[in-house]
Formats: sequence, structure tokens, C-alpha cells
Amino acid sequence: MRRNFAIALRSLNLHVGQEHLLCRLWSGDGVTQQQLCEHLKCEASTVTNMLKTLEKNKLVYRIRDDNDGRISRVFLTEKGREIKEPIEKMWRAQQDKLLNGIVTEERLLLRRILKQMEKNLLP
Amino acid sequence: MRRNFAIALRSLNLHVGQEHLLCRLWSGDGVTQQQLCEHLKCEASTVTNMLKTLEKNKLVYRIRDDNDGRISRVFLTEKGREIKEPIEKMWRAQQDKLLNGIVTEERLLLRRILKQMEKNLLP
DNA sequence: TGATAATATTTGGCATACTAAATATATAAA
DNA sequence: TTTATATATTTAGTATGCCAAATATTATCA
Repeated sequence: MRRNFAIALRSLNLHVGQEHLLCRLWSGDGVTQQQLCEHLKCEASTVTNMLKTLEKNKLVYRIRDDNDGRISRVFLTEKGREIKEPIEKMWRAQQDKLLNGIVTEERLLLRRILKQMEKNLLP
Repeated sequence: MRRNFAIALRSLNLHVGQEHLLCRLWSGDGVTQQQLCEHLKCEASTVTNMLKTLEKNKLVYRIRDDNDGRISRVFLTEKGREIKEPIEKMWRAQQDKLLNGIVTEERLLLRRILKQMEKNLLP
């Protein structure tokens, strides 16, 4: 999945993983980095590095919180907003390709099994 | 899975992914790097870097092929061989944890669905 | 108030993983 | 035999992702 999607993302000049972070911002700007790393389930330092790259590519920008100087809030640029549609199109295409030949019943069971596995592994 | 297993592997001073390469060697030494990257489904440069680390940690060593100087063949050290059992124990533990609460019927269907997905994605 | 603890982010260092380009060796073709 | 092509590995550069330690800011408690 990852490898496949990485190839598609290259046409948008993105690295795999970044689209996940952007997705969180599409459903609401001004999030803290702490919230981002909870959502992405990765370390704070990883978020810092990803944001550094995204900021360099003018997809996001950061503003320090007025009330709490430790917090930095992340916002989408116009470019970051515009990239939403093409990525969602890629997601749909990837999903269709992945699930080809798997009927609805199986998809539902698969979902249940994966949820169980998640529960089994997470602390 | 990856994250979980990474934590377990740390007790053996290994990084996640390395155990997969070692596994290939346990079922047969003296493999070329080309064969390794086909088996791991990753790029040749990745194999080079992984082997560099594994060699530094005295788990493997490389010998240039006599008949074809381009080829380097990879072998396990004693240490690399000894690490097999503890890793297989970790695999079994991880599997049991992952599949807890999923009955045999479901496991079989899951397997079939995943195989289908692999076929859908691979070129 | 002033020292201490908690929280948020950053930095440095390392590993997997990729691409693109370089290097070395072997094979094929003129 | 020399040139061109193919194959195997390496190097350089970049990104995600981790850990551990550093830094900055806020909250707490004596």
C-alpha cells in the first residue's frame, strides 16, 4: 500500500505519510503538534521533521499560541488546501484497486478482524 | 505490528526489518545481495545499508564471488545463527497476541483476502 | 515569591527506504 | 580486440520514524 501510494504521490511532489498529516488539517486547521502526533500515532520529533518539510514546500505554516508559548499551531496554506481533491481522488483509486474482487461481506469481516487486531496490539 | 515488534527486537539489539533479512539467511547462506533485495522486496541500496549495519554488529559477513567479481555473497556468523531461536520465539508470541480472539475460519478468510490484495497491488 | 515539576517542541544521532548517479565487472557485438 | 551494453553493488542525498537529551515555557507547591 505504502510503496504503491508513494509512487502516486510523487506526481504531487509529496512523500508518503505527509498526506495523512494534511488530511488531519483538512478537517480542521490550527491544531497543535501534540494533537498531530496523537492522530498520526508517531513521535513528536517525527511531526517536527515532517512539518519542517511541509513548511519548506509551502503547504503549511505555524504560529505560536499567544496564551501558551510552548504550543505551536499548524495551518494550511492555499496550496495545502488545493491539494486535497487530487489526493482524495488517489485514495479512492487506491482503494478500488486494493479491494478489487473482494465482496461486501468479506470487506465487513475484514474490517472487524483488523479492528480486533488493532485492539490486540495497542497498549 | 512493526512498531510492536521493534520494541521486542530492541532487547536483541536489532532494528525492525533486519530480522527479515536474517530469516532469509537462516534458510540458506551465501545468497547474493540481488537475491536478498528480491526477497525483501526493497531496493539494492537498502540492502547495502542494512548489510553494512549487520556486518558492523558481527551478525553477517560478505565474500566476493570468485567467478563474478560483481557479486558479493552474504553469510551468517555464529552470532547471526544463534539469534535465530529468540527471534522465532518473538514471532510466535507476536502472532499469538495479534490473532487473539480470531477463530480459525476467520483466519483462513483473512489469509485469502490478503493474498487477493497482494495480487491486486503488485505489478 | 522562588524553586521544582510538568508540558511542548527541537536537536542530534541512527536505521530503514527511496531515487539518481557513480563505480566495477562481465558479456555481446562490430 | 575494442567498444558498447548489461548487471551488481555502492555512494550521495532526502524523508519518515525512532530514542534520548536539550530547550523553552507554563503550572505547582512550599
